[in-house]
Amino acid sequence: MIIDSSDCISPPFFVNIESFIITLLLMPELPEVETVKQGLQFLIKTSITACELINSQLRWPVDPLIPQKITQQCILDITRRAKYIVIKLRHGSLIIHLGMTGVLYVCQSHVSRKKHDHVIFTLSNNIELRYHDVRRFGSIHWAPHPIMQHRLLFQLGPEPLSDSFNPSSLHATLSTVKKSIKSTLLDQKIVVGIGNIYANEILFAAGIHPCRLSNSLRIDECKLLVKHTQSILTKAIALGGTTLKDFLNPQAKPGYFQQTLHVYGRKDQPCTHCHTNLAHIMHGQRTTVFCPTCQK
DNA sequence: AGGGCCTCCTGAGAGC
DNA sequence: TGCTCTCAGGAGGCCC
Repeated sequence: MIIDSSDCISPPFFVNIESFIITLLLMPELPEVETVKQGLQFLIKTSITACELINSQLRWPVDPLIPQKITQQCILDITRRAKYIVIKLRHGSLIIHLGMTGVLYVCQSHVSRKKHDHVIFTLSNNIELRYHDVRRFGSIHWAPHPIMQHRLLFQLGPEPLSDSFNPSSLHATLSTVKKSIKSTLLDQKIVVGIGNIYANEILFAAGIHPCRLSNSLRIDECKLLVKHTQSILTKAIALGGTTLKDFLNPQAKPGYFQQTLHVYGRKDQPCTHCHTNLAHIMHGQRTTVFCPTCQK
């Protein structure tokens, strides 16, 4: 099903909703959430005139009072913290996590609703912001100011692209952690925004074996981790995230990830560097792919 | 206290 | 062709 682009508001979103949904079967990580946030900036200063909960059974039940709380409020700002999109209103904020398959898309009100559209925010100018999520791993919360005190945001670690994420602080943090570095990179209390795909790629780029205990990493290895974390995420953001780039190209041309993934999704295939077959193991029910030769 | 496993969910793809 | 099973993963919560 193709939504006529004349129905849709502002690129880069919403040209072909079918493609958007399919490509977002890759989970949104920090670059994708950042790209969504940037794409929604044009909604700032618009008002929410209504909110409909079609299916409030997301990862957590959506507060049934949210429609009442947000209606007639103006969107003051749209920001990101970790993988959360924060829509700031006058008397509080909406905190939205896209989970694995969550999508925020904007269209005109008359556009027919899709299966798995769970929450509809009607805005002024006859447009709607819709939360669409096939697997319903995402969540939507209401938080009064100051929102950083909210339980979901309170314990989060540093943003990976900020100055607070640096080799010395990372080394100090890791020295207290006994679990594997792969699990640690996924721990949002250590550093935010990294999911399974980027964790695999970062460890490969840094030449660090995913099973290494976090507290065994030397300062020079922490420097490599910080360097490659920042370069990979920065590159992904510059390219518009993984899946949104794909979305702009419904002709199924490979997007950022298909072009640049070195290990994720390539188990048993040759290493792009040394040609050794890539190995894979499970870490907490998540697939970890690595090169047994390049990663020590 | 810290680490690791379980759980929620749906659709794609493989196997029969 | 159609049914069944497996797999994918974010992150809170529970168990050891």
